[in-house]
Amino acid sequence: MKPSTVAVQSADSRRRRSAADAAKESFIPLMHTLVRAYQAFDRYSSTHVRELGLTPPQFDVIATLGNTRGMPMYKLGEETLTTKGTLTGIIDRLEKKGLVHRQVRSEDRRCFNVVLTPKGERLFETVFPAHIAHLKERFGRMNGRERERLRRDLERLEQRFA
Amino acid sequence: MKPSTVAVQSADSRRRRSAADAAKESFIPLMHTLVRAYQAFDRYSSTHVRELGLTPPQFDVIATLGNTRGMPMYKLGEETLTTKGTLTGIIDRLEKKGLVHRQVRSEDRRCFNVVLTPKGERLFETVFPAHIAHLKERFGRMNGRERERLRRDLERLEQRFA
DNA sequence: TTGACATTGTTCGTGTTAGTACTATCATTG
DNA sequence: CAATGATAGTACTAACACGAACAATGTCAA
Repeated sequence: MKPSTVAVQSADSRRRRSAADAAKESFIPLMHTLVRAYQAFDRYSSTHVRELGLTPPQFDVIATLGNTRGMPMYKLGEETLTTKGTLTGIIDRLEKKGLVHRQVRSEDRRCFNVVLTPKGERLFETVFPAHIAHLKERFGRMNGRERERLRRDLERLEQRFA
Repeated sequence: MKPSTVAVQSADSRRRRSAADAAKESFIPLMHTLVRAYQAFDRYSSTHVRELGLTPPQFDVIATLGNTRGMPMYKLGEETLTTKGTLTGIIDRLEKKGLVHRQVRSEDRRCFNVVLTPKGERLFETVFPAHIAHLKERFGRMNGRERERLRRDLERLEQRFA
């Protein structure tokens, strides 16, 4: 589940080699740090999820379906940012584990609702709070002002690429 | 190359539903924004890389090898943050495309240097600057102070998870 | 009503990922 | 020198990612 660095590291090292560039004036160190911060977070999070017996995409689906009456594939894909082709396989595997169920609806025979089975519900109720608590361990008592400033800055950064 | 959201979105929406929580006091909006910002950047970057005819990990390797005399697999793995098992396949495909070459060394017969072929060099020289320019389009004229502040904040965030 | 068009989900091909087990080689130490 | 352990790379598996092609179904206009 490693996210691609897309040569951020490499770009950075090339940059360092080029005496013509003042690194601080470049956007590359920022890119580099963004990637690193995300990777560190992602690794911390997904390691824990796997210890709970789910892959990260599977956890995403379980967490998204928790406390809902289910939803069709296309909506699940939007929520978890997963393409439909990929989602088919994820749901297949979750269904094989007995955690979700494809519930046919007669209104629109093109689609169906994906819902948690009772077993899936029980898993959600243990695994979801556990994971939030695990994340809170590291985020806990982060300075509120810094947190909000970082959030705003990241939001602006996102908008540059949206 | 989609990074996992690890239920950040879902966690956020659950949070919104819970009237007991003041969202601003939670770390979840920050997580959410970190993931979104990274994803937006990643999507922007990797779409362009694919248009250039390479997958993101392949671009990483080409960019890392550019302007070097080559390096062994283990070092290439460190630079691109790719595990060795994964790297074997990436190098296999790049070798099949005639872009890199496994250069045997006699000093240590356990390893060899991965080097760019002339064709790989030529590709590097067109593709790398093009990609940097593409990224610069969005990062360009970002306020220097904001950029450095964001970088520092992200660096601290990374250290929480390292 | 019917024909053009859009939507939903699956299938398929290629590529990436982590993890584990395995081989070959080097390095160290008794 | 030989046993032991470390290191470099490959082989294999299961899961995921994306895009394109596809079938089934729904929608809407002529």
